[in-house]
Amino acid sequence: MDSGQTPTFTWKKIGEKHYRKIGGKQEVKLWGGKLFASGGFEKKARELFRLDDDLHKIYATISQGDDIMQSAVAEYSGLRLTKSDSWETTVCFLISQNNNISRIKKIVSGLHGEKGIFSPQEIMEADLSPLKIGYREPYLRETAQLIAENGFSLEKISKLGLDDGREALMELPGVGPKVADCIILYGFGKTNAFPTDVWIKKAMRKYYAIEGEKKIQEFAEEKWGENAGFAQQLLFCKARKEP
DNA sequence: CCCCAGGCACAGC
DNA sequence: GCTGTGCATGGG
Repeated sequence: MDSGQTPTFTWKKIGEKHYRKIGGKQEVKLWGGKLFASGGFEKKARELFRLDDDLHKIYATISQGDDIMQSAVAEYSGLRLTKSDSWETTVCFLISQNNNISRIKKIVSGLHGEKGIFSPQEIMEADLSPLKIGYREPYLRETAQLIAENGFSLEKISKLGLDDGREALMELPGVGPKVADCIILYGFGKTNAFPTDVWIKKAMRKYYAIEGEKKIQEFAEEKWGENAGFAQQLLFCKARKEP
């Protein structure tokens, strides 16, 4: 829940318990490593936390002959990918650029109403100035408008492959390669995406002696393929914890 | 005062 | 195509 994926920004944490609403009043809770979904939301919860992933198999595959990945798997056992709503994820990672996680949390929290995160229509109409979103505010507003007025369809992205989906998402203002990859991975569940941010760049340089966004992408695709997103999440946590 | 944070748009080669 | 720069805001 604190791994920097969408739920880090869209779930409330009180003490050791994590909460969120799904479909208005209903709540899903998570604590002590257990997930409780109220009636009718079990399926949604399974989807959110990707409970059908065979983590042992995936981790065994990506850590084969790789000491770095082996240590990361051992250190972060239980770390899994999540699959959140694509609009929610788009908002989170539009805000995330050139920003730090605690401030992203504050801003995204302010973008929530009674029913959850503001819809594109609500973003268009809201006074966002108190949230101090900075230069990203016009990105968010223009993206919301494109989607609300049907100039852009997030649904269509789910039918595209990684490269086409990436290219399509980058038509949105404020969405570049990194943000697009986060949306594709955490919002559409395409696990071959490998979002490359400052932490991943550090990790790739330190552990694999690879530099440059293009080379990093090629390396990840070749080495981890469909499981690149899992490897990315492990490396992100590792790099952020021990810089 | 400085640098940095889950980068991007834009200009200038 | 690649490289440099400005950008709102807050924290260290």
